[in-house]
Amino acid sequence: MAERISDAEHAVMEVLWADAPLTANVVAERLTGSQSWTLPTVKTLLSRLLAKGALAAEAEGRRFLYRPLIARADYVSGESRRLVDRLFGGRLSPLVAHFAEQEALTAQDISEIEALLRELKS
Amino acid sequence: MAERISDAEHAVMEVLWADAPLTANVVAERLTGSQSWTLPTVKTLLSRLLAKGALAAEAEGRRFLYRPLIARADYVSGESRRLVDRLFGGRLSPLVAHFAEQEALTAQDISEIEALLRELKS
DNA sequence: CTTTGATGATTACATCTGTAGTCGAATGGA
DNA sequence: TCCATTCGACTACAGATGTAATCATCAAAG
Repeated sequence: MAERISDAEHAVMEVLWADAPLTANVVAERLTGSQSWTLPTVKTLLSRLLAKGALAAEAEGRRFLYRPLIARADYVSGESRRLVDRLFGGRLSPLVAHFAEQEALTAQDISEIEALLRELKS
Repeated sequence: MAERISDAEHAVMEVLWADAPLTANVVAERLTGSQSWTLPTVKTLLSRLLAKGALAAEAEGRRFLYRPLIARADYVSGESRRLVDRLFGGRLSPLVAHFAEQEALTAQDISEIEALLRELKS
């Protein structure tokens, strides 16, 4: 059952959501740039994700190929839900209102969201 | 300077955002229902928030009255920004799109958001 | 005055997290 | 066949977090 994924672990998941399966080495390579972790660090994160059931590993010769077991959409939903529940009474419109008040909405955002909503109603 | 506020600490902040200043006891009372922490636990959380500069305390006789030093809107902005940056490339419309795909939008949400956007453009 | 209850301060402690070193086994090249 | 390299497994460790007990002190009640 969905044990929580930490921030560092999440960075590893993103790599594997983008492309999988991958070996520990390749995951570490892909992470340089966003983070600068040593190989052992990345391996620790992979192990923890494995223990949490967020990843599966299949042996490929003497190493492992890691692949996500949980879908990015599920993770994203969980995290978004958590935030919206915690801070906005569980509803999305107050969040949008908050961004609007902070003037954190670009014209592009606005028209995209409008288009989305139009679509929803049709 | 904005040290991060943990989940448990956030629950305490919510009480003080709703009504301040309050004594430790009253904060603890108001938290029963949402959480079931003992008084010592609540006092620990208050101390940590004080240390982080998120609260101020003024002596009232032999006890303290706690009040928020950071505005709820600022906290909410920070957390929202973090989520949107981490999971949606920093833009709000993908978040709305995600909720739409999950069918997590009620008709009420939709019309409220539309109204908001209409307002923004006027 | 003395006891007792309330209060903040201090200390405790297991778990999680970020970050990494070490070790033993397997493997491939010399 | 033997050694260096490469893996994953295991161990390490400080700081954050959730949760709480204990201690010293002060005030109120008797």
